[in-house]
Amino acid sequence: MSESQKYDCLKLENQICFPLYACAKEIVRKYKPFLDKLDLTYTQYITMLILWEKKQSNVKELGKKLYLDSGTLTPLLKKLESKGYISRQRSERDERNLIVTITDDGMKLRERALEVPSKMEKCVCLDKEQSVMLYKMLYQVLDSLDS
Amino acid sequence: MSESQKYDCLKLENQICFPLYACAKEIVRKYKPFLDKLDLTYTQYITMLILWEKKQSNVKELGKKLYLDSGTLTPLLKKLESKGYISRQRSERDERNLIVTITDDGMKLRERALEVPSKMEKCVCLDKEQSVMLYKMLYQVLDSLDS
DNA sequence: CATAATTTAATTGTAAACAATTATTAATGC
DNA sequence: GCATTAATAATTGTTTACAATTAAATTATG
Repeated sequence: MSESQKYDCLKLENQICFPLYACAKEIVRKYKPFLDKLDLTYTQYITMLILWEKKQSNVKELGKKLYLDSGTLTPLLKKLESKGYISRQRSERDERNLIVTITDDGMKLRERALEVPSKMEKCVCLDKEQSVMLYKMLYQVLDSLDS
Repeated sequence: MSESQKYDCLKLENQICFPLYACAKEIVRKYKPFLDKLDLTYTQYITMLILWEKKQSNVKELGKKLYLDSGTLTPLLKKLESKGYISRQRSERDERNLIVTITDDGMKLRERALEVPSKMEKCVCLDKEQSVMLYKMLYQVLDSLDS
């Protein structure tokens, strides 16, 4: 085998992970101007997505849904609390649990966030069929990584 | 329109970006045990991928290929230099340019890195056809984001 | 019941990531 | 030739991310 062939697997262009990594990063960057208007970062935004639906959660549940650990979530939630979008209090039933509850101000933000997904869709040029396929494959990979 | 429908676009499960973001993060995490053996982080690894092929580059070129800016690369390259895998020196022809050159120790690492891609393939359960499709779609998105 | 094991968040330390700014060098226009 | 503009890295400040550890509360076990 020639030298070039031997090392082909180490070429950046032959990596499936790299475009995934770069794509994720670039999309998060695209979000920035839209999220700046809401005074949210991307990670804060996806945390709010859950809370807009559920109103209440805790660190463990948020971590499971968002694939984040307490080292990331603890400071992030303190930040959201300081912005007045959520409140943090210990569960009375089990003091280990930190209950995260969305505030009225947090709920108000939802209305303004409505435009974000459509604005972002315009940046990501994929037709409906492709989106569905990409979505399925990504969750398939995510599931296979879990096990 | 019912309240639930109005806000459907803000559900985490309806976001295409989220699985992308989570997937990228989890894959990078999967790399860790393999890259630990090489004393590399993921970002350092993809930088080395380029240098194993090209032997020499500069901050601007690396940044373009890796979608990273000097704020990320400068400390990263200093780190790689301190590990002895690369050398950093200014171009004589144009003092603004920082020339990054792989060292002998850096090249030696390539041999040990050969096993990484195959090890990773086993973690990411996608057949050949799916990989190709995913690859194409990701680069399509990446291209559409550039413009 | 008392101790051990488990669960849950928080903390600590390191690296990544980027926006905005700064410093230096090179190229361009007049 | 000199001033202006552009290009290139580096720096600064904030947030993200995670591994490893710690602290506290709860549950399980002998």
